[in-house]
Amino acid sequence: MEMPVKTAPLTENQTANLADMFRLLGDPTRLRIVLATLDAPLPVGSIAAKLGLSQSLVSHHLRLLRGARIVRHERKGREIHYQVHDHHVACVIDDMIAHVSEVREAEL
Amino acid sequence: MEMPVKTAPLTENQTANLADMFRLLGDPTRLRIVLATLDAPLPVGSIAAKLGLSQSLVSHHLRLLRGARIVRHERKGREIHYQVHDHHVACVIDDMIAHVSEVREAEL
DNA sequence: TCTCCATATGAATACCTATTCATATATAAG
DNA sequence: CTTATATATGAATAGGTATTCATATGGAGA
Repeated sequence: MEMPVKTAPLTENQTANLADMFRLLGDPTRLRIVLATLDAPLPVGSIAAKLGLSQSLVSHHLRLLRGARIVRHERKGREIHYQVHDHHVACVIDDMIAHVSEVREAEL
Repeated sequence: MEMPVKTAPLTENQTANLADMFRLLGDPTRLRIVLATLDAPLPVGSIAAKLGLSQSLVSHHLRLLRGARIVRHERKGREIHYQVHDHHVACVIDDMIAHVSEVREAEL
């Protein structure tokens, strides 16, 4: 069981950036898109098809996720493949899943 | 360097709960409130004063945070002290801070 | 070049929510 | 019981944003 690190006080900008990250993961549709890119790089169209979303909507969300470096993209011929940017993002999501699970257990 | 865990597919409800958690931390004001309760339990008034927010606003946000078990409260005489609910929440925040820092470094 | 395909983008809108203001509740003290 | 203090709550509103629709961009192939 890891210990929470004593956090140094954050600047206003750092706090805003932090909130932005959480906010971007806080939309159900956007979160589903991120989760879909956890396992393997996927082209936009496949993400849309897999999740039952319009191509336009997925593209809009991917733009925001790209801007925050939550996902990154790579061209493969005509397609553009997206995947989670790095392991930090995956870790944050895993931790939150663990937290939600724990809360659920505590409710029983 | 820890490895991202292979995530089992989440149900619709689990995804929604996950998104809710992130969404709640995604508001700058609410995040500041959570950060303020990381170190020690604080009464509502002190949080408001420390952050320069109205008592009403802080109370509204604390209600949402309480409902999601992101914070918990304890009565101390007239005051009600709030603190981060558990170490999972602290860990999620720490990870996200690490991610943001890393992205920042990569931009230099 | 022209066409096809995958993705991106702009504008419009409908919904959501953060904030404020006023007021209610609850607890401690006298 | 009355007053004072700390917190909670309800209603109203202004600002933000997720989604859709239509269209643009840009690379690949003939």
